[in-house]
Amino acid sequence: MQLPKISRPGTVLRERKRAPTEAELAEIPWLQSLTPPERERAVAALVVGDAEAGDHICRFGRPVTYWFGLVDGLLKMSNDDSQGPVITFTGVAPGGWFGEGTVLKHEQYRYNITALRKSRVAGLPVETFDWLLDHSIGFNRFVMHQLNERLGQFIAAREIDRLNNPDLRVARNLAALFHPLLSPNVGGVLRITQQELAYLVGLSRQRVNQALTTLSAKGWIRVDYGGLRVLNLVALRSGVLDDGVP
DNA sequence: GCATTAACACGTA
DNA sequence: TACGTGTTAATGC
Repeated sequence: MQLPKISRPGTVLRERKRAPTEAELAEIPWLQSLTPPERERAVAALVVGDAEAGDHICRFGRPVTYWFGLVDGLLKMSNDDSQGPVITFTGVAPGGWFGEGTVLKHEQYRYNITALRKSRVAGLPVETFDWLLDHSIGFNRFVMHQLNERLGQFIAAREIDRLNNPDLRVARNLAALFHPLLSPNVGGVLRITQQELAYLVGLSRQRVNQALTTLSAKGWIRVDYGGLRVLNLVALRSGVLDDGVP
């Protein structure tokens, strides 16, 4: 399987950061949990960067500088590929924030985050993250919920890894991508090409196309040009497919 | 048997 | 035009 080319060696926020616009701030869910003075401090520190497909948002082993969020686009979180093949752990959809575990411990990033398509990424500097953690109850509540949900996500991921049915793997990965709390802005429609989904799930594009046809026939999703619509999130998350045994 | 790569025609932005 | 989709054929585990 071919992976997206890495177009630049550095990271997006290090090289091309700028101040966020009002429209971009509106896409950051936890800002609404802050008091006006807390929000003011957060907004002043927030930065935004534009990433092309294949660009790195953060790199394995680098010291932590930001807590990251996705404003627009699609990201994937994967392992360090220097010792073996790339393993994608999860996708990040717009509105999702990640890396809080690393930021909390002031350690090095333990994953690579790369853009699967042209994306806009927001970053909150570690110092501001720490300050909000010390001063804002609303922020603490958001981070706590985030951690709790991610714990559930990883438990579910172990189950998905053990599925040998490709159709179900696609279904469960789609459900994870649509997670309402970690990705609150996704809504019912997801703009993702079948090639991108293939990278995410770890299957070929052709097999993903076949899986989408199956899921579509079950009425769980509807396939559109350049994207798809989730019709039955519950079924994607926990539904079963009969194996066609007569 | 099943998934993968390669290759193709076709439709859409 | 460039890209995404849907399909088929050949190949490998």
